[in-house]
Amino acid sequence: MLSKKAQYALKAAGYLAAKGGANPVQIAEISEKKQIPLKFLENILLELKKAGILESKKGKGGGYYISHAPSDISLAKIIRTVDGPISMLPCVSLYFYEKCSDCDEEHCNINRVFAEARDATLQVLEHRTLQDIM
Amino acid sequence: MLSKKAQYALKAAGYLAAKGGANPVQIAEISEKKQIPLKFLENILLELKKAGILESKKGKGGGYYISHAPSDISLAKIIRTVDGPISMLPCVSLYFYEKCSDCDEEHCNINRVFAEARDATLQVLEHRTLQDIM
DNA sequence: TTATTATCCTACCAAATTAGTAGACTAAAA
DNA sequence: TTTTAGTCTACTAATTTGGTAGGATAATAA
Repeated sequence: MLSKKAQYALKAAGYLAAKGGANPVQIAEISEKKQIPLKFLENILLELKKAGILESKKGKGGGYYISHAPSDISLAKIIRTVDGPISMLPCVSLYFYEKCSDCDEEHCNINRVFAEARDATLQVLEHRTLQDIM
Repeated sequence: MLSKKAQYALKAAGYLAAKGGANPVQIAEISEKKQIPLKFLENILLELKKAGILESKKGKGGGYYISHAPSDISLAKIIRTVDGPISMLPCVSLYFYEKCSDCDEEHCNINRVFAEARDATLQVLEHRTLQDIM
């Protein structure tokens, strides 16, 4: 399951996408409209910014806005940024790979099946973008 | 990500499947061969039994064995038994559905995308069985 | 230049979950 | 009736999750 953090991230990013390009929206507005705890949302948006998904402007008239066209920001990227791996096993993760302790990956069938599952999931999440959830 | 518990469950069930039908295998043997902490494995196998995936025999010559043909036990069922939902959001879960607080499911696009992701994942995990990981 | 606005950043905290352990109990064989 | 092997309840330590607090910093406007 996605963490609350990831769910909030998707909602917030979707909201910003709907608001259009370089049009700064304040954290407070997103928090209120999307019912996300303000201080928690601060952390989340900052993370999304550091990942290059959002940009921000400080001071009066400032806020957050998306850095690319909505159709260029995949849901997979947002999820990875806040939750880490999408795969169900570390040893089949593309971005967060970790070797499993005692299995030979060449011959491990569990491995193989979960690589299939990963591909199936990513087929959706890499191609669905903010465009699809605005 | 799958919990350690789910990973252990898959390994143990795969081992039992490889051992064939009504052929009781002791917890200790599985624990040793698959490198799973004994007492933890006890709990896991008991859960799998209660879910109808395994059967057991007590006393000398006892142990655990799979209750159906390996090809009749899907990986999805094992995962759900020990980890709960496979979906990424409660509101698209088939077996552990929970309404989301403030989203209208008829019109929620996030919802719709994650139902797609769920279907893609399940397409693999419902059709892949112990047969595939023995 | 100084007040105001709004993001940035570090650190903390409580509750829940995860990963496992302990130990007594029960049923089946030998 | 002893041994064997699963059953069951309860506990615990470590980690993760879901937040909060409060000051620092940067941009704008009076």
